[in-house]
Amino acid sequence: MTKTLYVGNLPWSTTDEALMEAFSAYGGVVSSRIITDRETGRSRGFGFVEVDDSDADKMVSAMNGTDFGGRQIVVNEAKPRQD
DNA sequence: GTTGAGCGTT
Repeated sequence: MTKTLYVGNLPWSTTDEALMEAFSAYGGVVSSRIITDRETGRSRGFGFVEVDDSDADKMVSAMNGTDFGGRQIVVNEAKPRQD
């Protein structure tokens, strides 16, 4: 099973692979994605990381508030977009 | 060449 993590306060230049690398250090990352503006294509400054269910809680407490690209990121369990 | 609270597409 997997859980989706919300990651906010990211630098504009953050990529999805950068997120995956950062989070994979504390658990198994299934996939990661930076949310980009649909119209402009630019980063919105936040993204989502799908991680293993058993590691999700650790990765949140381990990555939340930590420095990432010069900014302290916000990590939280994402709201279920669809059941 | 910008911006900074907030939860994403097939």
